[in-house]
Amino acid sequence: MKAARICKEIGLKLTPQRMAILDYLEGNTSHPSAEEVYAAVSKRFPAISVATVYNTLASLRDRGCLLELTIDPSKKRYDPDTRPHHHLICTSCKRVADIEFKYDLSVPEGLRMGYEITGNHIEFYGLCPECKKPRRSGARR
Amino acid sequence: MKAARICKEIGLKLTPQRMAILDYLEGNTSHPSAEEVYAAVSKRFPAISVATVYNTLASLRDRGCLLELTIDPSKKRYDPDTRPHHHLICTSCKRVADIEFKYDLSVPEGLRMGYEITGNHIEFYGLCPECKKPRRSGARR
DNA sequence: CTTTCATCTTGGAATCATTCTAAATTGATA
DNA sequence: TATCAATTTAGAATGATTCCAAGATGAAAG
Repeated sequence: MKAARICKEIGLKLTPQRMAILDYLEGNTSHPSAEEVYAAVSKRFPAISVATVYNTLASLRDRGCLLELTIDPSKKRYDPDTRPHHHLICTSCKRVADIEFKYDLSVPEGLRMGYEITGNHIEFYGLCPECKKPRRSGARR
Repeated sequence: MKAARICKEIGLKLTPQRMAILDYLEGNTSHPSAEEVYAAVSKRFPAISVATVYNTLASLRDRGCLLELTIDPSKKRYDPDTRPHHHLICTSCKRVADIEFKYDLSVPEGLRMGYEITGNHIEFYGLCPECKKPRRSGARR
């Protein structure tokens, strides 16, 4: 879906900053952090401020157009693919991959402790191809 | 298991501060944050510093005696129950409950992207009994 | 094509959780 | 009882994120 249309449909003003952020996000499977979105968008749009990036990401998240992942302990990661799916994080370099597979995650009535369950998400932990190789660590933080 | 024995077995010095922290953690199912551990332990041990709480939690986590949960977006939460299990968080008040149930979470070979998978954890989202009731919000942050 | 105004953007300050530091203290072993 | 690595501590430092107040600007209305 085009950036312009997304904004219009969810009632957001179409500003050049948002266009740039949405363009960067569209189809992006790197699960970037806010800082990474800022770094990437700054190249095309040098005047943009970090606050705008945070604001826009929050607006998109609030309207269900962007997933905010908590899988990385040190920062939030974003995923423009809002279809239900799961994630796999490399515990060494923090690279995140999508796991598009259906699991039966129903919780037996007796274990719900009175909660109403509204969603779920699986975090898989592992080592990416790069980090599996000894020496040459790909750790990025 | 008694605090004293835990320390000895994992090669940690037995200090009064650690005793207090381990005592508070033992059997605790509230999934406290570091700040909450500090607040609770401070009552019994007023002189303890936050740094010690963070240090001790990290030591226990590193030795596999404590799980560090990333399910709460704003802070890390800790769980002294290290048996594999999952969690359910109330998206309103952030209360966390344990879900002790086995799920088949095997990832089809073709979807592993070359990663070696070492673990998993399911985050369930929902509303706790308190927050389901209208009005009187139990939000704690 | 102007006016209008709620929505946006912005730089910088502020906040929050967490980590780091360097010095003083102290379990635990010899 | 001496010794020393492991600990504790207060406070500074860091990193991510949020807040703020003021100026700018899409877009609906006329």
